[in-house]
Amino acid sequence: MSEPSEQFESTVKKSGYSLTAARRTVFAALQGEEPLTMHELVGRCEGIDRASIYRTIALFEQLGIIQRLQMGWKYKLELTGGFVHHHHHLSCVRCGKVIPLPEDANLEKRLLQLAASQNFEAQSHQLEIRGLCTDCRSE
Amino acid sequence: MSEPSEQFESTVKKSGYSLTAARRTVFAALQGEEPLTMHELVGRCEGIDRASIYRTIALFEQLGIIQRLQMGWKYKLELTGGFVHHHHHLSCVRCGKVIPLPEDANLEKRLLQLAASQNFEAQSHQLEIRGLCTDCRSE
DNA sequence: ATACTTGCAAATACTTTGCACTCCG
DNA sequence: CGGAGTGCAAAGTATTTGCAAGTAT
Repeated sequence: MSEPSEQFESTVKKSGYSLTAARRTVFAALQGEEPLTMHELVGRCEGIDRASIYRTIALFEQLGIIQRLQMGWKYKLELTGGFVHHHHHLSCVRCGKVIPLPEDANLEKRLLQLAASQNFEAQSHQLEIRGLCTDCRSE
Repeated sequence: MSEPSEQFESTVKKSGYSLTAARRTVFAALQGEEPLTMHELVGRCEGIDRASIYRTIALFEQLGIIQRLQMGWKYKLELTGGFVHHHHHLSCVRCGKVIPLPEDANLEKRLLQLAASQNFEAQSHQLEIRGLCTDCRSE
């Protein structure tokens, strides 16, 4: 049960939903390292209707299988948990560049504590720091 | 120069943009305590075209006057900096509730350090922890 | 003056819905 | 089989753009 796909299947079933071709396809499309925009995801799910992808995304997010990352004004989708390693980013308000931050275990721990202190069960989180990147600062 | 509106005016001018009725109106509309959705903002800017509001929002965000807050799937807009006090939140993926987190000075400091370590000039940031709230956990 | 801004209207992009048909369990 | 899930097409929303007219400095 350590295979990503098995974990995925059991998560879906356990929640009472069926395993369908569309859901498997969307899951597979998200396997890559990079978070995808909705547009890219649709492109990688040939034969599956946009509407179904939206519905699937909504379900996956509810089940904690994927999460939305805010990248400036837009969002991207990526798998959560054991599937990808998690990180945060800096996003330049001027040129739109997105710079990943090195992982910081202390920070992560602190966030979990904060959530727990409110009796909240954290599934995922995201941090975005906006400002000016090196290039844009010097202009 | 401590008046919010004066700070606003000097920020806009200093950057080489003109002070127009539309920009003043949008700024004024954001004065309340609550972050606004685009829809609400448009509603409070009677007489100003939606397109201009979008353009103004883009400019204000660039200038660091406002910031977008992600509230689950949607976003809201609020003034940054000295105008409002800043906080983070927990957002329930099931019922959509949003719970504010108590401010944590250490956390804030850490974030600034992280940005600085990448030679990035942080203007604002936002943290969202997603998961299940107390009520939804027990169901 | 004149370069920056806006309003308007229309084009795009993004997301959601209703419904009949199909597939999973 | 029977309900959950999908494709299709169309309706909604949200956001962006081109351009002529208006305005701040």
